This record gives sequence, C-alpha cells and structure tokens, in this order.
Amino acid sequence: MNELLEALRCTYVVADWWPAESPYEVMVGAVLIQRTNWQNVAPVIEELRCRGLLDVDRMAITSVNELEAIIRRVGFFRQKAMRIKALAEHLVRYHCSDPAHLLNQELEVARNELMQLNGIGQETADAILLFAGGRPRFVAAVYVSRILSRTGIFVSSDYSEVQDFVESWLVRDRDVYARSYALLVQLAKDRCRSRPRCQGCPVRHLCSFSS
DNA sequence: ACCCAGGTGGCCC
DNA sequence: GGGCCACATGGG
Repeated sequence: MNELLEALRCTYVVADWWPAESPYEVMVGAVLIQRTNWQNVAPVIEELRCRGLLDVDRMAITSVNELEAIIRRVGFFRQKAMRIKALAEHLVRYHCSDPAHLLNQELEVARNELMQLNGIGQETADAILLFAGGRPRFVAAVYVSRILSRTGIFVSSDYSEVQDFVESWLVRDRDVYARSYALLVQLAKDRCRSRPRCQGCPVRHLCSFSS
C-alpha cells in the first residue's frame, strides 16, 4: 500500500482536485456530481454562481422548478434540484445558513447529520467533510476500491471496510487524505480510459489489470 | 446502439 | 442484508 502511494506521489501532481470558491459550493457540487462527470457539472455551477444561487439563503428560497431548469444538464435533475434545495433549507434552519456550523461539529455528528439528508450517502458525506469541511475522512469511492482490489492490496466491496483500510495506512491529515484520494482516482481513470498508458504505469509491477 | 460518468434510495426476496 | 432498479443527461 505504501509502495502504491509512493509510486503515485512520484507520478501525478493533482492540484485543485475539487475546485470551488466556498464550502457551500463544494456541498452543492457534491450532490450534482453524482453519477455524472465534472464536465457536465462545471457549467451548471457557473450558472448558479451567475444567478447568485451559490448562497445558502438564496438557494433556500428558490423554487424547485427554477433549480430544475438550471441544473438540467447534470442528469437526475428532478431529484438533485429537490436535494440541493432541501440541503440549503436545512442549513438555514439549523445552522444559521453557515455550512461551517454543521461541518465543524464533532466528526461523527457532522457525518451522521449529513447522511440524514436526502441524496447524501456515505461517499457524498465524506466528500463534503473532506473537501468542504477540511475534515479527515477518506473518500472510499468505487475507483479506490477498484484499484485496491485489482492490485490485490485489499479486496472488499464494503465502503467502510475500504475506508478503514486506507485510513489505517495514512497519516490522519486532511491534505494527505485529499491528495491520496485524488491520486488513486486519477490512476483509475487513466487506466480505464487509455490502455496505452498501462505500459508506463507507475505501479505497473503492482497491477494486473486484465480488464 | 450501446456504455460510462467523482451515488443514493427504495423495493424485493 | 445483499441484489436489482429508477433516477436523466451528455459524451465517446
């Protein structure tokens, strides 16, 4: 595992994995990105920004219909419109419209609260905690478990198990978590998409990708 | 005409 | 408690 991370560190420089100007922007993006790609999400985020909707109070009083129209191109727009609105309403109601007020609570408390919200499961909750809150929670995305299982480093399809495993190998630090996550996902994407790169794969000797 | 993309929730057995 | 399925759009 250390060998894998070491090799990755030497190969990739992942700057700005989650580009955003505010924690709230990360939270909204975390819901919008589900089952889609950043290419679809980025312009939608910009549109929300132009309309002044990357603001908790504004978002909370915007109609679902209007939100649906704006975010349509991210897919799942009806659910996601409801969800980002409900998220905003929750922040207004219980956290003085301040994401930090939610995110800075004790880690498990904040995580459980996030997961109570519709559309926020384990992975999204952890992504929000890490990238919006700067809290030490490793995001055990499918890409990560895929890399670990295909390298034979750790085989499990259970989210918490994979998360615990990776966290046990890393210094409990938000930047370490964020960086390692970005590196692993980047590797997974490279390998899935452009086969030729496999020859120059930094962890070639660790990998046995046959598919 | 497929398949994938930085998931979640609900229903079924 | 694991295994499907809907959710919807854009790009290869």
